[in-house]
Amino acid sequence: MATATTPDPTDRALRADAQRNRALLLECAGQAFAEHGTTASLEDVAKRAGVGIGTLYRHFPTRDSLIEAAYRHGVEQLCDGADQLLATLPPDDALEAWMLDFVAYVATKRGLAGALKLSAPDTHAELFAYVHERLRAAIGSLIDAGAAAGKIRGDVDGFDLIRALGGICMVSDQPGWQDQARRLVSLLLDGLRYGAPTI
Amino acid sequence: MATATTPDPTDRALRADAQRNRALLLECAGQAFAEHGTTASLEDVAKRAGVGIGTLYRHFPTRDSLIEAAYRHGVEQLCDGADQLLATLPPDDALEAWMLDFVAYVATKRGLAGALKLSAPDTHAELFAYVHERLRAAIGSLIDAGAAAGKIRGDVDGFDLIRALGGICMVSDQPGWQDQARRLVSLLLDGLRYGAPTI
DNA sequence: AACTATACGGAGGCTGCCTCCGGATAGCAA
DNA sequence: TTGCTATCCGGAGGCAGCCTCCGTATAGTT
Repeated sequence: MATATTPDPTDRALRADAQRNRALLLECAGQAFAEHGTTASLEDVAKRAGVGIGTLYRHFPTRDSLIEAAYRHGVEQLCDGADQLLATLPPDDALEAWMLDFVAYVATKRGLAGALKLSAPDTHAELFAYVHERLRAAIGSLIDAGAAAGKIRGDVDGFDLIRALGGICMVSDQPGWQDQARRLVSLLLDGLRYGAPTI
Repeated sequence: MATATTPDPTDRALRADAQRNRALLLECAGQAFAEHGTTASLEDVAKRAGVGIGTLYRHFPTRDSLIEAAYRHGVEQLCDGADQLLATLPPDDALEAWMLDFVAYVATKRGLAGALKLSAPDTHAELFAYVHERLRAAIGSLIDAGAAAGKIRGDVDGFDLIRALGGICMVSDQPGWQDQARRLVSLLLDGLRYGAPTI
């Protein structure tokens, strides 16, 4: 049968150069969107990545597909960072650092998710479910590590914390919000340390 | 002094043709944004209005300024409609009709406010305050009339109702949402009628 | 009827979008 | 290593939409 000799090309691994270019484009798209919003010039994104405009369109046929991929990529970087933090810091400090990373990420990427919802409200349910799950898993592992080490209490739901962080980010259009956010995060942290088993 | 002979031209009345064109542009921009979202072609808006592109740009120097004006204009139409409804219907029916109008408006203009917040989060505080106030006043007059006629209870805060309507509109991306919204509105209405003085 | 401040229209220059196809190259087989 | 080819790249080119600029038209006034 034809399907045996010509397997579905959609799930074939990309050639090495294609993978490289794809990753480069995602990185540069993230920068461009952070600087100019989601209307940033795609030709500029291609130029930053040192790649032809045709290459960009082959990987991401529409602006939305690039925005979505950049958003997903950013969330993945953020969540992958949790493991690295856990490997280099005491668990409660790792949690604090990650929460600050979260706030910083939302501040720069503010609007990516909003732009997607605007352009096609119901097409991205899978994406948002995925993001939700990744965030929950990342903060979950940080909380568990902290609880196992007796540094923070273990009776906290990860996604409640995410929501609290979201609230903290709401202030991110006022001047000096970074300091405010830092204070709020460390306040949250104190709340988590209080009531830890060692006390 | 110079200021006496050349008064600030910003608050001078527009010439009749300019007023006409401005109103036409707002109307057509509303349609275009409803059909194609806030990225609709401005040249198309001008064409619909039977006006040159230069005229559009003279009245609304940026896309944002046109979006903002169209949004404001739509809210004003909606709120002005409250008086007309009160003049032609019993007050409780007028309230119900207005609530349905509100839902319909949000459904078509969904995204106008969102687009403004995205492009410049903190530049539109005055606009949102104004809209808030207009809505509060409109629904307030409907509630008061209903209460005065003994048709509905008088102990309801208008903006609570607005918020409830906003919640009803959240479902507006599912198929068949209009019927659902209608049912929810009439449910709200029954709640308002219940406990009216005549019962 | 004449005058002028005000407003109009749309050509034109420019930027960004997206497609298309000739040329390059990664990966593989011999 | 060499050669082969499926895969991928680049960017020219056609087109749409953005925005400005200035010659022309007209509302309102005297």
